[in-house]
Amino acid sequence: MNGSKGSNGPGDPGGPAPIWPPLTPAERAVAIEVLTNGPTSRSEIARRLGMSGGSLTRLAKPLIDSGLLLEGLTPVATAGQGRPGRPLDIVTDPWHFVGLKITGETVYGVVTTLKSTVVRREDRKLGSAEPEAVAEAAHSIVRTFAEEFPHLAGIGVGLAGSVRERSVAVDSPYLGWKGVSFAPLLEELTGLPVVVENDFAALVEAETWFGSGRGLDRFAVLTIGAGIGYGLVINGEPVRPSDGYRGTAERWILDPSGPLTPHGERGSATAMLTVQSIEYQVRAATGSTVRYEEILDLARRQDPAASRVIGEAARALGILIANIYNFAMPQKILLAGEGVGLMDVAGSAVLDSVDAHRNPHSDPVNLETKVSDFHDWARGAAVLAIQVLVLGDGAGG
Amino acid sequence: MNGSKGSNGPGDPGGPAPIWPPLTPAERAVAIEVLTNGPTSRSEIARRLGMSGGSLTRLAKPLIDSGLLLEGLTPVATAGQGRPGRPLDIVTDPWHFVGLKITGETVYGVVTTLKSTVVRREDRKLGSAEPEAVAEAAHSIVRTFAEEFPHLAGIGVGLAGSVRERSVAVDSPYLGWKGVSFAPLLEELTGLPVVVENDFAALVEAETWFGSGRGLDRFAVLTIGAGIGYGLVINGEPVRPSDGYRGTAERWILDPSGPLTPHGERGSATAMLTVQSIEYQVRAATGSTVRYEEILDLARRQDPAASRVIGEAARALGILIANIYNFAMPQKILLAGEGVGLMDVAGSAVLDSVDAHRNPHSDPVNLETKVSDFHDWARGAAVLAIQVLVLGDGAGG
DNA sequence: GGACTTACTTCTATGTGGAAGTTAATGTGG
DNA sequence: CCACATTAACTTCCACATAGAAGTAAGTCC
Repeated sequence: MNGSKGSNGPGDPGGPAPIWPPLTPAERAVAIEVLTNGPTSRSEIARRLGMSGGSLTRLAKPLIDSGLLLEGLTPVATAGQGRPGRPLDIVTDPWHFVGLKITGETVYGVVTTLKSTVVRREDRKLGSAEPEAVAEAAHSIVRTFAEEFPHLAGIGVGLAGSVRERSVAVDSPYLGWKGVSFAPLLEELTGLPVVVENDFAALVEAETWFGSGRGLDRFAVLTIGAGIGYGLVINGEPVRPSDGYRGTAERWILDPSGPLTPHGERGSATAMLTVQSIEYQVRAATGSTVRYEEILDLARRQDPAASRVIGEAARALGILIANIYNFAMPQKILLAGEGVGLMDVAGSAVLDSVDAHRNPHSDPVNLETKVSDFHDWARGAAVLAIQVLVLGDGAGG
Repeated sequence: MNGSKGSNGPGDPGGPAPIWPPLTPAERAVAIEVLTNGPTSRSEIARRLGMSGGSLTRLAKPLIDSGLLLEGLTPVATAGQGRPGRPLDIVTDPWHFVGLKITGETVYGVVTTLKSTVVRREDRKLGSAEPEAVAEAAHSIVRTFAEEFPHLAGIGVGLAGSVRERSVAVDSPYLGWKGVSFAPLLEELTGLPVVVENDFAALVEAETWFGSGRGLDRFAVLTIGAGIGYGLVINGEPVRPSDGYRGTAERWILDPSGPLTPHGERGSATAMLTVQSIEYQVRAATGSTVRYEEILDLARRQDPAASRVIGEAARALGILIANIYNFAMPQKILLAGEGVGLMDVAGSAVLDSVDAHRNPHSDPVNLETKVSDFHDWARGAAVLAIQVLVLGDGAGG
């Protein structure tokens, strides 16, 4: 309920009120630069934003005066000679943000600072996936958070499936939702602004602002879990696929003679790489049900069936990564999700496969792996709330 | 020798002199907009460039005064009501540009206007691929052109292989060149500024400025000929692969059980799609040597061997196009080169294959096919000369 | 201590967006 | 047929943000 700050009821015109005072685009760019990159000197900010030093003096002044930025006392440690710069840092107090990841069984929640650092976690098992039941579980989490963090600025909600206007879950297969206006529902209960988004889109935004994609021109994200997610970020802007991140990978055939599983077409990324598909393949081969983590363990210990399945998956993943490099030409690929444990066991096989399908003359592969659990997805949703509340209304799509 | 305009000898500091008077970036943007899009009203230009109408009044004035732009006499035909716009057009006189495409056997040449319209063609067979012999053949073509077009502004040269600083052919396998400084050589002979570039890169630039890629955010080019070329253009800027367009496709495995040919790995794009590979496959199957165009004819008439080879190629091409769509997400793919006759014969098979490997939910395929001969490659090189001379020195690269 | 380097500030010329006004067409009602 | 509203292109003018130059500050290097 957190009534103290419940100023943004549902249906407010112009979207959630920003937590920052009204800023010009240039001022906002400076603030976001500091927010996403940590304490930075004026000259460094000017360089990154492609502005003149003079402009930064002017832009920083009102931001410091209004209490949004803070000028560091100790000069920043400089590499060489010259006058050291004075770092500017952003004031994160008093705000905190809530991120929620909704699966069919559980609502995962986190509290983060403005800089997206997770400071608290909390889950609720779901008895039912009905929107009202989910909203009540979410509300319960938020109530618990609000006791400890009275200044909650907003809530980000991530879920699988397509979402419209950061508000309506148009089609969420795992939850069985179709056209559920979840944001108003939760705003009504909590009195806080709520942003709903596809969970993968939220993770991509989080990595673009605060993670591996910071400052890159071209950046790709590939997640492996219950499904495969692929996203491309160009100049800080995610390229939104027209279908809103719906099961694209089911037709990415990586090996025409690959395994046939209940998920996706024969030899597709979905059929070869998702957690379920790998578990299915081992079950089909051995007759016994083994969980994903155990399969990785078995493969590590050279178990024949597990090794074969994991080896094929590694080769397929290499092809997939090589395709991304060949055609999207990103400067970096981030590999995330629950299913990237594969890289620990068969990382070198994956890299060999990448190299076998890439041009030998081009730059080395820049691949980053980040194992992520459901709380990381929740953090992604929190970042979306941060973006919307920091930018004001019109934060993209 | 066309000595009348031979003011830019080799080694001039600051690169070739622009043919336009010194312009501010905004003025240049306006001029280029008119150059690449044809006669356009001020308000339309403002909309496209994201500027205010007021700015366009200011920017257009000096451009018209200096004689670079011309205000149309007849108002542009407007759709609805309101005051009709006055079209601005660019003055192309008196300049012409030369584009040369160099293969191992022949130098292909074209003359174009500033708007890249081809107005003249001319070839020279090569006795030898030695740089001096090639330069002499090129010089001979330019001399012929100069008789008819006295105001040649510059020469663009396109060749396969990697090129440095738009001047030095670092490595050109078909010509057997390594580290040949061809631009100075030809500048010395002709007295004209010379821009050397990888032929594919030049074609991509041409399509970005004057062709299918105009005004698109994300645009991909795929060429099929003696080799496979792939390029991605983002916001009008080609993404330059770190290897400078060297045989990337030899490891793009489209069908692991595909044919093995002398070119590229088994089932690779090179092995399945290039003109040579298709000719090789038919030769291997039938024992007789048949040329590419005849193979297409045979396939059209249901000849078994030709149909099989072309059918497999069509399926492979569909996979390749689907990959590009899936991972680079361009708004349009342009298919060009000598080997796109495949689309005439097996276009529907290609499209079926594309659809089979793409997400059924996403936007329909936006594919454009443009059969191109060597003169089209020469035109691409001419566009590069236009770009460099229009932008002045620092035109990328 | 002086040369040097880099960060930051101050000042000014300039390019830009936006508001308000003008012009040239179409559409509408008497 | 003519007055008047409407629409959209274009012009004029002003407030203002920006780049760039010049100056000052705060360190390192020799």
